[in-house]
Amino acid sequence: MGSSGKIDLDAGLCLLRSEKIGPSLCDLVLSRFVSEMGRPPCCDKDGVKKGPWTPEEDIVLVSYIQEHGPGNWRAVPTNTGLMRCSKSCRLRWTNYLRPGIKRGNFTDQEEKLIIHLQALLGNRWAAIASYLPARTDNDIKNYWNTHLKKRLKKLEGGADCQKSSGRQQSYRSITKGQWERCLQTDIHMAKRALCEALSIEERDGRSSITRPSAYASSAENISRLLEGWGVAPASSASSQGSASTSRCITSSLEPLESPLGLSDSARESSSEPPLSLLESWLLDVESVGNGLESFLDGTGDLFREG
DNA sequence: AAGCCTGTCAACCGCCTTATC
DNA sequence: GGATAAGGCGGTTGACAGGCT
Repeated sequence: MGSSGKIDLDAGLCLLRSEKIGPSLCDLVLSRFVSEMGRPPCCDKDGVKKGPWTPEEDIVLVSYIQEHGPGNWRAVPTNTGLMRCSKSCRLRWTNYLRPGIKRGNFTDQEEKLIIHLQALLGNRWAAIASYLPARTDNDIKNYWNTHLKKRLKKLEGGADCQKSSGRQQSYRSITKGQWERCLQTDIHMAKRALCEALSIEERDGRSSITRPSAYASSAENISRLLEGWGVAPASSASSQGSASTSRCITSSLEPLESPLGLSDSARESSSEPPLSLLESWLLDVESVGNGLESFLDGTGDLFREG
């Protein structure tokens, strides 16, 4: 769904706003759409709606998740009356509706991270996305396929044309032995960084596995989404009510504790976010050897040109 | 102005992994 | 241990918008 979809969603929200929806938003909205949408779908091919999500469907899904939390996707179409398969609901939530998603242009820092991580991890977009908590794997994949891959190709082409160009040459000439040493260094650095991150969390009195506050903050974001339609912000009861599912919510809302040790809000609130060891490692061109350093420098130059 | 081309991105598909019985 | 269901992931597609000729 493009920008028109966003406008439609806004229009839908305005419409709902004008109807002065009371505190029991979920009941009202769900009952309305369930009654309109007929029998609950299964995941059979027949009767399952495909294509772009409508604002109404988004509202139903967000309302449902606000109340029940994400997870148990199989039950979502049944309980909401959405004529969508469970996968579609999950995808819509994780890629678009989930709170905390940052949309729009990627920053230079993000670009470098993606390039660096792609070089290290390959096309493991979910893993890469875990280092950029505000971005979805789909977004990163799309960005890679539409922007970065092209630029890197261009870079390769440039390297072919200019065989004497030292930087690309050095990347290409990296030997297997050098690469393995780099890799070992990377693994070592990653381990250290992970230990550092874990020790920081312990000092903060937080578990690295469960974060009860995760859904609370997410619920706040959802309530922000719902804000203005006369809905009370996600109540503490709602947050508490979801406590039993906090583990599941934690894992699906914030797939991984950011290994960078920075929350989005922390990143956004500080104009000059401090780099953790791991983040430094990811951005530190030294750590991956001169070859990649040159490579990244080259791409950086390219980006500046582009 | 109209048609074509290209870029972008949301969504789907199919496969794989994990969990449960 | 095998079967089945559910969730997760990566590749791909298709619709749409904007630019170009």
